[in-house]
Amino acid sequence: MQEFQFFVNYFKRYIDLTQEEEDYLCSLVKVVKVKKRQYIVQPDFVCKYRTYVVSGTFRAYLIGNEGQDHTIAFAIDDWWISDYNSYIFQQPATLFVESLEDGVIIQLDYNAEQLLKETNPKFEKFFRIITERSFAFLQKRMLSALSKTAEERYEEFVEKYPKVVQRVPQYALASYLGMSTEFLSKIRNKRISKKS
Amino acid sequence: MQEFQFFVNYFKRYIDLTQEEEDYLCSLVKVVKVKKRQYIVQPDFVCKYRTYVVSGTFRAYLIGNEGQDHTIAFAIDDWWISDYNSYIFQQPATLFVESLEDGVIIQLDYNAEQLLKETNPKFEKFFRIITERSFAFLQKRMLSALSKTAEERYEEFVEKYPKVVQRVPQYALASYLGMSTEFLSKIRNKRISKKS
DNA sequence: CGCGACGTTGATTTGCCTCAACGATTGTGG
DNA sequence: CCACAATCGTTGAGGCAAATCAACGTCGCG
Repeated sequence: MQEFQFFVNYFKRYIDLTQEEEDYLCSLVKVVKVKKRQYIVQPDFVCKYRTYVVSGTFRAYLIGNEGQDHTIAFAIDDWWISDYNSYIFQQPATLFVESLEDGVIIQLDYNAEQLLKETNPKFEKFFRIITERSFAFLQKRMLSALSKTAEERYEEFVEKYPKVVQRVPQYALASYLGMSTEFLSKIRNKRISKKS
Repeated sequence: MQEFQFFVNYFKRYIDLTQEEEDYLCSLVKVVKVKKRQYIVQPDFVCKYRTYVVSGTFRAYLIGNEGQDHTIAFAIDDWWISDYNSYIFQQPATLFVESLEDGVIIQLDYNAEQLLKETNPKFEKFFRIITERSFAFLQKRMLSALSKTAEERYEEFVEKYPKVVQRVPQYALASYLGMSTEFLSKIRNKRISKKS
């Protein structure tokens, strides 16, 4: 059960937990193995879990009217991922969340999360903090989308998340950055030849 | 002090408050009058307040490298606004938050907010909920930016926020929607002639 | 009244997309 | 273990949505 170590440590970055609290938390979640190309969230079904990635690579995306997909989030080891619009409001999902390689996740049930928050303010605090941080992150991304060119957005992403770049397919990254796969390919080539 | 009524009612949408808690909350905030073109947040200064808009119109924006401004948020009556990246982490701001007309706001000091959350889990819950909702909102906006054309984004905004459209200048709306003022002007004209 | 801020309109340009064809790599069944 | 298909990435030609540039109308305000 060493998967729980990573999971619990994530909580401990923002709140203190007693041994009992740790145990209680772990008793409420479940460890799940997922294979490549498996979906952990699908449109029209309510997203029941907030999921923590122990190992693996995931991608949340939407399929647009013309059939193109738009990636809203990635997650690798030690990140969280879900369709939050579906999870928070317990409404049918609009996103797919897909596994891009074999992995292990820990899933926290919606009702269990409510229970945690109601019975112990520490958890209320924890979720407040991680939501704040997600919000701040997304706001920065929104500003990038508004103010930068495709090439600048790519450079920024490579700088910030080199590990993610290596682990996700090119088309997924392109759709995250808001450009076509062809254009991303051209940007990468230009960069390679630029590098002395 | 009827400004406090709106303010307190906002909290009561998500949490219950006793009379004492209401009074305590109100004792920690201050009511401020602002004039048109006044800045309540400026780059390089740490954003000390989370601000609730009693009445007025506000806009949070960034100035890009080439001098164009990019609007990240609007706020009118009964909304909140701040540079959250600055407020949450208590780091120097990167945004301007500007008043677009005379108005009245209620400001909650960062330290007061921490105090509220530490002493009463209800407030922890309140800020968790409003942050979740902001996050969900921003995620939808991000998906719009990724998947829709300029015209579709405008249509969507008019539908969702007709009041905001009437109260903010055109250039601000254009920069919020990620297009030039000239292009927004052309879209509007097309719409007017389309309407039977 | 006159100036500056805001919005409009048309001409031109461009960043990025679409389409199409072609390598490279991976995975799968015989 | 190989053959073949499917998936993924590359490259070039052409096109379009939206930006930029420039000039002008209009309104509110000092």
